[in-house]
Amino acid sequence: MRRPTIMDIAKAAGVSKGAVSYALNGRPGVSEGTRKRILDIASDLGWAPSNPARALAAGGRVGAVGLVVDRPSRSLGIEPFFMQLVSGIETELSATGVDLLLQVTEDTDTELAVYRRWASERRVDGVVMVDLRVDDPRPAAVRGLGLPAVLLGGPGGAGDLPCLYTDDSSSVREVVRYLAALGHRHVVQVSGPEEFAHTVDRGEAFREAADRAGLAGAYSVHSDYTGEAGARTTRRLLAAAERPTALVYDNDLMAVAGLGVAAEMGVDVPSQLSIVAWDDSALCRLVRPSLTAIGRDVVGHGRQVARMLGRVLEGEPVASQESSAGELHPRGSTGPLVVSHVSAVTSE
Amino acid sequence: MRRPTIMDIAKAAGVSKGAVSYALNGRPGVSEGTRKRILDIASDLGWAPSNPARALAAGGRVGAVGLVVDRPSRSLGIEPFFMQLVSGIETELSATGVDLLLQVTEDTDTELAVYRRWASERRVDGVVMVDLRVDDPRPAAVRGLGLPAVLLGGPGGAGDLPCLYTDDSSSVREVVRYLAALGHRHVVQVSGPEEFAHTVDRGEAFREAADRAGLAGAYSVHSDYTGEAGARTTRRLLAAAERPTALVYDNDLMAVAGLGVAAEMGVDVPSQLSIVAWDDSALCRLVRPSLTAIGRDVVGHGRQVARMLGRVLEGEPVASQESSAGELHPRGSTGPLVVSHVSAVTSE
DNA sequence: TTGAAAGCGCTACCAC
DNA sequence: GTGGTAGCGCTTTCAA
Repeated sequence: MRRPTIMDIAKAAGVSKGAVSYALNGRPGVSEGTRKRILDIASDLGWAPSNPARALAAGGRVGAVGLVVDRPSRSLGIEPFFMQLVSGIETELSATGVDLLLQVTEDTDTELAVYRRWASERRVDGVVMVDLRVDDPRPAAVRGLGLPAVLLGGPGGAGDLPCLYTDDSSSVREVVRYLAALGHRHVVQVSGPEEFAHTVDRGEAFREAADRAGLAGAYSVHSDYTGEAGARTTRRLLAAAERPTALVYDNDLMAVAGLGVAAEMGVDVPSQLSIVAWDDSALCRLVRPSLTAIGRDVVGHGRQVARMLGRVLEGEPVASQESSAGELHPRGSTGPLVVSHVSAVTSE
Repeated sequence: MRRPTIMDIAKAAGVSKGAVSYALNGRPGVSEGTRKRILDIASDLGWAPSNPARALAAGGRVGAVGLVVDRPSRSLGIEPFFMQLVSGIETELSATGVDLLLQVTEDTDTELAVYRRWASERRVDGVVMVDLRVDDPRPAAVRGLGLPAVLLGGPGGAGDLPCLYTDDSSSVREVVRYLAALGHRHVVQVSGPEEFAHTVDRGEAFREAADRAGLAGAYSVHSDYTGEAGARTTRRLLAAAERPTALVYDNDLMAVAGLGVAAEMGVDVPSQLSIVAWDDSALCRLVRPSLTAIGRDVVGHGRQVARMLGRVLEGEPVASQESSAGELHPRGSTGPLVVSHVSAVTSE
């Protein structure tokens, strides 16, 4: 039992292939009567368009977009960000019957190779890119490949790619002011790898905000988003002579790790140490104390970026858009600084 | 500048399209000399096969497989399992230039609709299925669609699908014996939704093992894998008159939530309560105390299941395979039961 | 409004 | 070995 083709429908309806194609695609060229008849027959036959055939025919789309995730696989599994993003992107795509190709890579070169393959083999109509880096070669590369793309991030360094970006600096300022108001002077930012553009942005915003708030003991250290590195970094910071009283992490994973290290070292949170996480996820609400975090609507961002890509594929001019800044959700991990450093009474 | 086609190569080489096709696909029909010449020209021209064309031509593959993930989106984002699985599947697929289509759905009906669409529109060559349920309609559905598939789970209830399955009962027994040896009598299993086949399996294995170990106060309660539900369930259990002394969770997310609830209720882990998580992920090592967990090689499972699907697509007969059982990683969340229920000295 | 026919890029079959 | 050629299922142009 072969899959029915438009030819089968044409025969059954006693019309030509062309007429069927017009009817099925809702475009002018057939009368309403014939259209309805054709549609009925198509549904009777259980017809569905062959995607390869559609893609092959003059200028057809392949009906798929790609997303490459380039992060160390250790942190990937646990990083809530991506699945949420994927979920959002798909919500939007599924409405138009477009599929999502997901690829996980180890480094930027491999990522570029994937784009090259997708473009040359005509696997996707366009891609969504994330995690813009300093001197990122990808905007130029996809441009060179003629591969339509939108970027979640930027807009600096994105070339002429349409971006969906957030102004993190206002969130950073909010956090710094909040911590300063709680009495913290010695605030340290545990940021992501310095090659990420948003890390650089947040770092600058942090220094600026700290200066403005008069926090002399504020500085940033780089880590790599994984729990292990977050733990290591935290251990070093808490073992220093001048122990920070507040830590701001660039993602929730490192923050959770930091919380664990604080517990392990007998540093009470929040009385001796306040912790702020960047990405807010269920994780932040699960641990104790729950983590104060800056939340973004990742699913919403996924939806919006998918919508932008959709418009790019339609050939419409798409301008970069700024999305709302992350919101601070104060929870149990932040509190007023307790001046005297009484060592915690551990329960033994 | 058009993409080069085999016709361009044929002209440049002064041969026919057919010859080029043979040469490019490494099959007999051309002499070694011409083959080499054709290959060189193809690479000079930067030729790459058009996937839609390949798929459309007689019996061609579309070179993509699908994975549908059907879980509440709240837990999804944070559930390390899937990204690891995806990562493993892709490692294997990328070697053969096959892409992965990922779709997140809300319920089984939507999942079935996705398979139907993928099959009828020829979007994928086959699918990987996970999370087998009791009376799962999917094996029969994909069979009816003629959609090649392999299942991670089963083999009971999988019909004639090739499965990659684990015998969880031995792991369950190991955990129960371990907890019993630590002096625990009142052990409760916080399992996933009862519609999942592996939940049923583990539940039975748990009861059996508990009986054999003489644990009178052992029983199971159902939860739904999300952190929220895990927390709620734990709260209820710890508030009961007969408080359990050990909890075994069906995934790491609920276990972390349970750990948080214990802290919140002043129940010390592990002196008053031992906690075991099922899926071992970085998360288990991040929290304090770190979680004793049963770890599986999820990435490895992904690779293997992808390999099995590959063989199915080759038309080879593929038998179900049993993968190694999960291993127990004892960490800080489990310990000997401290008999007297001294309420914890909280650090205040 | 309708029908016929020409590709899209590739594979596979046929004769040569 | 090799070179023509007929599709795969669809879209689209061009006549009728």
